[in-house]
Amino acid sequence: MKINEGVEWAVHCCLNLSWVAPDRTVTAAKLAAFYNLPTAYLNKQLQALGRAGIVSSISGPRGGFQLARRPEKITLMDVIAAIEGPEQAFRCTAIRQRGPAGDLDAADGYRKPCAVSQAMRTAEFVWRKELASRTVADIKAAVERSTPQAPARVRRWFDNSRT
Amino acid sequence: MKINEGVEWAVHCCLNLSWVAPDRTVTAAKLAAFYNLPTAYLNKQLQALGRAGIVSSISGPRGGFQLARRPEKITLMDVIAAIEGPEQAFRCTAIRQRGPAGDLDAADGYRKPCAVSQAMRTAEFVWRKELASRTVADIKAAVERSTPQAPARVRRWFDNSRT
DNA sequence: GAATAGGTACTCGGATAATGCCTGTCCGAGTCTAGTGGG
DNA sequence: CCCACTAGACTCGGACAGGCATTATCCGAGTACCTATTC
Repeated sequence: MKINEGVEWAVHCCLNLSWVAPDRTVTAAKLAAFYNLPTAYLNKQLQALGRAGIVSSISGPRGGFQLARRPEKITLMDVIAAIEGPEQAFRCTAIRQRGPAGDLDAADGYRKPCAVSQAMRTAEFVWRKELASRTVADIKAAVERSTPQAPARVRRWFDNSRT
Repeated sequence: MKINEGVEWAVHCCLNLSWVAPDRTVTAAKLAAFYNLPTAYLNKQLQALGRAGIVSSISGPRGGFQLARRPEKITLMDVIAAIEGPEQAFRCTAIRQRGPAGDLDAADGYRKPCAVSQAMRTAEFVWRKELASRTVADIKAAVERSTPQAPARVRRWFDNSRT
């Protein structure tokens, strides 16, 4: 059980995009250089964010990525769903129905839900709900509170790095 | 992000062990046959449960596994921790501190916690808490409520399968 | 001098390898049982 | 008849391969910009 590290990258990229001018585009290369990340792989993650409608991309010179919505409208759950895909972490393989034990279930036509699966899904649901309640704007505000100079610094770095 | 399917197997095995006589041992082969699972691999998961103190194992003829504590004392979190290991699902790789961006953090001696990591950990914590509040006994009760004949049937099957 | 056409450089986008973890399997160590021989 | 010993079989336990998802990389499609040429 491990969350793709692309999720961490994606959230940080959303933050950085929220600090540069809203209409400015930032290339994947710049975003990667900021954290010493592999450019092409980060680009892949940004593509996923694009497909999810979190960022919009522009090709060609002066192209790059920018947030497609306001940070208040981007939840951590959105980002995770974009990177990780729609699958649940816990996948019920219905082992109840395999082997001799299955007869009991078969008699019921598999109507009864699996209590194990239910409990796991409930737990996963509270996790998702918590993540859905946190927006990029919340994280942004938290960072600005603990490190007030961060936004200006990030903005300056991305401005200066433009040759 | 995917939970090892051994977790599902382990919980079902704990349930079955809770239904046979408390002092009876059940071999990994029997538990595997009940769901048509690969015996050796299930054995591996049961070993993990053993190391975590959830089941106890006895070698040799008439050996096998049995619950090491009462079902009320075994939470789903215990089982998951036993199978998945102690690692968190979200692992902060501290990308903040890598590359040019790191200078800002370095100036602070990395004192400020990463807001992204904090949010992810909070979400994971509610997940863990939910799982820690569900015991095997709870699942057991839920199954017995929806399928009252299950316990007797399981018990009978494991008794009969003893040649 | 202005406009246009062509070339060039730059960026995203998806297709293509390499790596690591999860899944699956195997054989050895230990232990209980049962049978056998002796007292 | 009872006991001790030995051989056997059975089970867990950890060490050893295979498959798939994640990680990483590369090259092509498309676009904007710049330049040179022409009116």
